[in-house]
Amino acid sequence: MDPHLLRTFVAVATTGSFSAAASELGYTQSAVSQHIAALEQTLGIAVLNRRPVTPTLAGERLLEHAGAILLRIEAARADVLRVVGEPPGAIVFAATPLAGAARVARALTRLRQDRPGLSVTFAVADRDEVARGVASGTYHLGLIDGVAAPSDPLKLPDVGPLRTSAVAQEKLAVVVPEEHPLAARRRIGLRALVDARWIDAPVVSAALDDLRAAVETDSLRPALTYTGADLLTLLELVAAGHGLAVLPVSAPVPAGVRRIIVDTPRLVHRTELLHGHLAEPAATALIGVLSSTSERSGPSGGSVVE
Amino acid sequence: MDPHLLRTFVAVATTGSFSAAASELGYTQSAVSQHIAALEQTLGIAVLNRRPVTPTLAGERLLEHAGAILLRIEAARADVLRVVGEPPGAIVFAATPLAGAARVARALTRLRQDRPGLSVTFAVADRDEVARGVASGTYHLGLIDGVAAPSDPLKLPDVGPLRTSAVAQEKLAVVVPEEHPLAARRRIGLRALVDARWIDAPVVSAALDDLRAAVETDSLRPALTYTGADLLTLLELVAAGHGLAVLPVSAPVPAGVRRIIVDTPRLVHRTELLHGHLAEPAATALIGVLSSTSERSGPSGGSVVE
DNA sequence: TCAGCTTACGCCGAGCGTAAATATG
DNA sequence: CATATTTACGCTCGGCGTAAGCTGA
Repeated sequence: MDPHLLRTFVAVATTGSFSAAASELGYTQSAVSQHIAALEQTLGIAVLNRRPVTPTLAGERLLEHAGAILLRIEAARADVLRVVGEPPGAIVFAATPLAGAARVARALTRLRQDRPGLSVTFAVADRDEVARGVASGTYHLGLIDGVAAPSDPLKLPDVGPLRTSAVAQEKLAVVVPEEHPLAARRRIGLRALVDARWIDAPVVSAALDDLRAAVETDSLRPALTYTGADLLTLLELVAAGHGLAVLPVSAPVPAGVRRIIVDTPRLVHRTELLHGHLAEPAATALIGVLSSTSERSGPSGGSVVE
Repeated sequence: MDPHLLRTFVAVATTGSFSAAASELGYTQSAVSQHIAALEQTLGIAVLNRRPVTPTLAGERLLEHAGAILLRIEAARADVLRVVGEPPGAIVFAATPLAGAARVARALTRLRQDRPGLSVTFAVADRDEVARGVASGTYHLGLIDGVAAPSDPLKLPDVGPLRTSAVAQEKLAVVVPEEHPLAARRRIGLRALVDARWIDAPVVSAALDDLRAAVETDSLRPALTYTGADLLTLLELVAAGHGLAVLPVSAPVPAGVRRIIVDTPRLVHRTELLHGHLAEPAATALIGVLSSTSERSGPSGGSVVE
């Protein structure tokens, strides 16, 4: 279970070819073959079928672990190296689409005033990607969003210990096309909508899975799934009547769709800041700026915006 | 970041000595020294202070990761080997003290009827220990308990993917000495007790941390902490007036203490069964027996006992 | 037949132990 | 000065590449 062997195994399993994995990793085909042979020998069980190259049952189980293990090792290295704390001239930043580009923009403005020379890179990615990136040191800071019970932390993928701090909590809103029969309503409970047509857009809206867990129902079946990262596209799909979606109330809503506040209790949109154990000075400053963007309320911080 | 080096590092850091770690691992002192040197060289930072041997700041960070990584690797191996599925003549079983020895006893009786030759080992451990043991294959099955919101899964240590299934949910009770002013009450809210004297016994009662999270208060300060695994000792401490504790209502209560049902909503005692991805036939049978011990109710299974 | 994985074999370096050197309290 | 870690050094074995062998579509 040498990490090198695991890395090779992952490469072979994902490419479906020993030779492709070899060139990807900078090995010869022979070395890759030996790696897999060694892995199978120590485990005492075959992990790959040959011709065509596919994972065996055992290999599928191993594949599920291997990525996590390699990531965990990367995260450990990044975490240890953070204590050296070289002050970066640049800061790399990632956020999920709904985590509030507006909030980030405001924070960066404040940060620029304090540290004029600082170069900032800003990336958008989905929640897992942000968490993985922050853990492994690719990003210095991450901003993620999701649906949870008030003051409950968001569920993160198993990526090792990360510091999180709540940045904001706000109510949820259902977005509906303006000709929708309910469009005139100001508030509604989610349970009243379990049989509506839904768009599942886990990247740019509340994932239906999260809503389902909160409503404790097995329905909320998606009529359409949108995996893209563009909020405007989702809103156009809603306007065109393809289904409803749930967003934080602060999300911008263009013409053609209406926003109905969700008054299901114990269900809020939450934004959290993710960072490593010891953040660099610039990051620390940014944490301060982001956190102070909204007033604190309650023991776990963050404000509730309606 | 070779796992061998990590293992050596953990041994040195925990024993506080190169030579002790060497004999523990079956290496020479020299090899251990070389391991640590290699680790520090690849990381580019010292992880141990010498004379006395203590982890540096970076070493403390590494230590936090190293155990988890090694455990994760063990868990992966165990998980892969489970697909071979040799039918064990013996089954090894672990449970937390409050997870219901009575329930286990009943299940084992049923199991014995089906499989007379089966040898069963039963161990008691705390929650983390059970989770770690099941993940790494030491135990085939684990039964854990804890406090959570109804139908919320228990929080597990980061130990890799484990299958869990709810076995039971029941209400909580505060146990108080019989001369306590509130002893005659049948029900009480936790908030009314935030300023009481508490005993924090995370192994054999609801951990105060869990209660605090649910009550959303920073108080509930422990007057006494009991880390032992013996429920009777805890109850004697309660009877002697050292403080209150929260238990599931089904816990046996001897003379000298009274039980007051906690009617704080959204707070239940939950018992879950833990097992690996593919359980062996015997384990599968036991899962069935344990799960059918109580009727199912609600989408996530398990019954609510008052 | 041939593309692609496996096996044979030789070389180099990693890693261990023995033993001498060194540092600390 | 005693105890404990580091360094020197030689040996063995693991792991990689080259090249030949094998096998299924």
